[in-house]
Amino acid sequence: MEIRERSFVTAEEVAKLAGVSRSAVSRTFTDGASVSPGTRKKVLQAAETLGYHVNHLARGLSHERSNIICLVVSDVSTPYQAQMIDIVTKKLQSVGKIAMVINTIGSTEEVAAAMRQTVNYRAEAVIVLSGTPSPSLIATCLSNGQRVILINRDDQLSGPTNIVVQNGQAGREAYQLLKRAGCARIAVVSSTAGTPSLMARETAFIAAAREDGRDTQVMRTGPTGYATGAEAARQLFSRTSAPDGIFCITDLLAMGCMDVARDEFGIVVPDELSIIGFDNIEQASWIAYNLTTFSQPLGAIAEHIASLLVAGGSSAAANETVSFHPVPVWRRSVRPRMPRSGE
Amino acid sequence: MEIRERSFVTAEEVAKLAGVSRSAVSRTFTDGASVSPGTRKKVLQAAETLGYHVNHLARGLSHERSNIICLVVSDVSTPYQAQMIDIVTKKLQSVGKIAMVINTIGSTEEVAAAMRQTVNYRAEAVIVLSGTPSPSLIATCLSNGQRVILINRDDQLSGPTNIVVQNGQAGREAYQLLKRAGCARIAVVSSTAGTPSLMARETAFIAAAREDGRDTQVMRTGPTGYATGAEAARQLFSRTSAPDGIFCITDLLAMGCMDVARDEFGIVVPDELSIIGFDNIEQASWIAYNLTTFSQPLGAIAEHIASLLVAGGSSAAANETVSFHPVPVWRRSVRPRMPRSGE
DNA sequence: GGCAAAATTGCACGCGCGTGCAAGGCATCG
DNA sequence: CGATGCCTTGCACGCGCGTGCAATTTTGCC
Repeated sequence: MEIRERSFVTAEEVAKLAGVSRSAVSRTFTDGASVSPGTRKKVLQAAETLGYHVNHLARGLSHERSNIICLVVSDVSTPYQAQMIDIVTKKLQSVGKIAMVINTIGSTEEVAAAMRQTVNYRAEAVIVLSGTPSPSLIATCLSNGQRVILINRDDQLSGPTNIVVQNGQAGREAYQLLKRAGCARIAVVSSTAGTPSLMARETAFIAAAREDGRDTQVMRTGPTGYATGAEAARQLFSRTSAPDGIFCITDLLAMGCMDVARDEFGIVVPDELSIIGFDNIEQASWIAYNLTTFSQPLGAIAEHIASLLVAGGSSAAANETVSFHPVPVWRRSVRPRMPRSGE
Repeated sequence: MEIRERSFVTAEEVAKLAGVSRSAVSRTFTDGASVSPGTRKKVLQAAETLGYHVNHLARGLSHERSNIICLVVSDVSTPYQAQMIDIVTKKLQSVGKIAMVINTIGSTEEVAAAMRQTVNYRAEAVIVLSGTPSPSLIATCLSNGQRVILINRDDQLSGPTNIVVQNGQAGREAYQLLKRAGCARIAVVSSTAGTPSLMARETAFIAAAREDGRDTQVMRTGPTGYATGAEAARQLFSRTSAPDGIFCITDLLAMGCMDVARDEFGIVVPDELSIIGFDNIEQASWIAYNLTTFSQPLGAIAEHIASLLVAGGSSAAANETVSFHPVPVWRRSVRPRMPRSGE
């Protein structure tokens, strides 16, 4: 296997070696094309010895299908996002697509430039996992005839397919869990991010509490992460009426919250404090946390994405919204049902 | 902004609207080409109203530079890998490249198929963050004239650029840290993964201990993750001589280890057990762990990768190995220097 | 064996773009 | 004013591939 300085093998060279026309080579590597078994074999062998690989750039040039799927992401290092990327990229590969990742960080201009790449490479579809790109940027993709799939966003755009999880339902369920645990002083730890899906969890939780005649303290001290949860706990437990039941709209928030409650205030979980998270990231199952939380059905979501892509861009499916149920994951951060106050 | 069903705007259409030749359009969007300010302006305006975007597929077809960089990754959901992906993708974007991610999971065949994509899309370079693809697959990329950058691997291949961190040095340093903390019964928690960089940490640590006249217990009960660390701790602390100083070759291992030691054996860190990790993942700074560890200079590594890529494929730089120093990060999981045994 | 139908093959074109080359326009200088 | 040089522009070609169309070969059938 000699190392040649100059680039790649072309179909022409393979054809010459195999003693056939270049069309034959092309057809050999095209599904559903008509080649006799004989030439096919000759071509494959020549390709093997030469180290030929079809140039997908050239193929996509005329054939419209680049097979490239753009993943628009932010906070890649976050456990939830990382898991999402992991699952989606695997799934895409298994159906013969390939993922390009666009990391939407930085100024609005940078994000716009990054989003432009999406159409520069004629991506078959754009999957938006990030809240960052503005609706107008997404509209740009749409107006270029690209397929857009929005995950857990809430833009009221016509065109993209929306995939959401029932955040509201989970928020209400979280309240019921805390109520059954006998919690009397309820709080919700949210963030200043203000993503629709995050807001839905928060507001549904608060609404459920209000309907039940209870007030809820709300903390919103920063972005959605461990540090914000920690800060929220510091403020919550410095007050006179510290909560005994907290719903954190994210696992990371819950973990920051728990750590501070335990380490800085000596609070015992779940005896003195029940706490619920959201996302079921891997750390939630760690012994130190053992966090009761809600699991997003990432596998099913990825499956659905794949089915959308292989089905092709039939306009029938466009502009539809599919929603999935987050399922509660029981662990030990919520006190078992307490019949103490004969309520 | 009307939604047109049919695909994308071409340079030809822009040219017609602007009243210039297609070449002028092309030159307008090509750096260093010669266009008069007048035509440039006309072209830009026409492009704007039409929503024109250069087709990078076609551009890369002739120009050899696809601007695509393939990231070969496994265990994407792991904090270390996720952080790496985050930093690298950002850096690539900032120098005008774009990342394709290849998730090397599954059977050898699947991995091979995924790696083939690398050359199918004529990637400018392949960055391997994963231990999975065999050297022969990497050789395939090389023989196709692709640039390959190996991170923390140890394949003895001529051709790729290697980027490594001084794992051995860190391993020795870890031993010194534990020794100074007054640890007497030393253990190292490793994994069955057997990656060169992981092995280097382990063996250097053991060697340093041996040179100092000390024996080391070694645990290798599974892959590199939390569960393996937990299992290792269960075995270590069930024995008659439980360790009082542990070096875990990965932060995740250390966290599993700590949690089990504390929760199942009531051991107090760092009073009764000093523990050191490696990678400095975000969780290491969490209150529950406060883990002393080693930080890989990810920023510098990404910077170096970028510099390699923009410098172009000058053969001078090929087949070189660059190494970075992991720096110790002091936290509270190691007992402060104890002068108790007047050693 | 002869003929029609089916399968295979080669040719040529187009996908969208970058760029060398030559022609034309303009300014600068003698 | 004329000559010389530079800047700009258009033309045409090639990048590697898929594919319709027509020519050719093979197959199937009587």
